[in-house]
Amino acid sequence: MNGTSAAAEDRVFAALANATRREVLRLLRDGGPQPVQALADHFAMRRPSLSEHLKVLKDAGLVSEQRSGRQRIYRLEAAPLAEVQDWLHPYERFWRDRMKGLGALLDRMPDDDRP
Amino acid sequence: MNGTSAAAEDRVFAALANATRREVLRLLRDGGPQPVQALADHFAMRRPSLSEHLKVLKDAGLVSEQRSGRQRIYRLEAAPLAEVQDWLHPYERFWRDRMKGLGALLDRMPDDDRP
DNA sequence: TTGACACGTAGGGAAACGCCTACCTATCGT
DNA sequence: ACGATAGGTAGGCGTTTCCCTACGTGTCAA
Repeated sequence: MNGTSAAAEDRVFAALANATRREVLRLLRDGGPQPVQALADHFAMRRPSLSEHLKVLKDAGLVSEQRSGRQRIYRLEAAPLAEVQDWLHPYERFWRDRMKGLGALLDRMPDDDRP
Repeated sequence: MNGTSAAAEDRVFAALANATRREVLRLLRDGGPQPVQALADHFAMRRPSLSEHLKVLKDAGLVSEQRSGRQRIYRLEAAPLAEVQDWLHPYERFWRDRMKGLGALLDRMPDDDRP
């Protein structure tokens, strides 16, 4: 039923846990598909390290690579981010309700009796 | 302007990177505020380990604790998740547009000329 | 007050992470 | 064919993560 395996979900969240990788996603979002060196120019880090980050992002499905001559063009793949948004949805009422002042009530309702 | 410091954003994403911690959030969301032992019952893990996970979640602002006698009641705090949703927003068009078949066009447009 | 209970903290160890310096392959230009 | 360029891979190394087993602290009940 659910298109996201637990392992895939884990890879996505783990990929997003690193600030460099989030910045790579932003660069691809704002700058469009780019080769590795163009991305690496934005970081105080050697290129091989960035390559490893790109591998993590690729394994999470967050970027794809397309070979063009001797360069690899990396492109943002946002589908896994849509699944992160889906993951967030059940929590949404918790920050909306709290805004309306119902939060405390709704929080305490399911907490009836437990052994 | 931005209420989220980079360090705070990092703590939130890092906290979400672990499956146990995500499950804790789900338990608090579906079961309401709970003491530590009630949460620990759901995991194949010693209670002190779960305490450490709760500390990570608390440092990220994702849960709060309230003392009640000798137990600590943990409660979901969803505000940081709202900021994750805000973080996702600029990516949203990338999965929406792709659905409509415009993705490839929009991807390539910003990628004009770079040295 | 004495024990039991709920929980956090300390400290340790295996594994993963994130960076580095070589080094290798593949492609382009001359 | 040759050097230069783009980028992945290997291996090392310090740090962090995540689990564990003690142990310490505060609270309740008898």
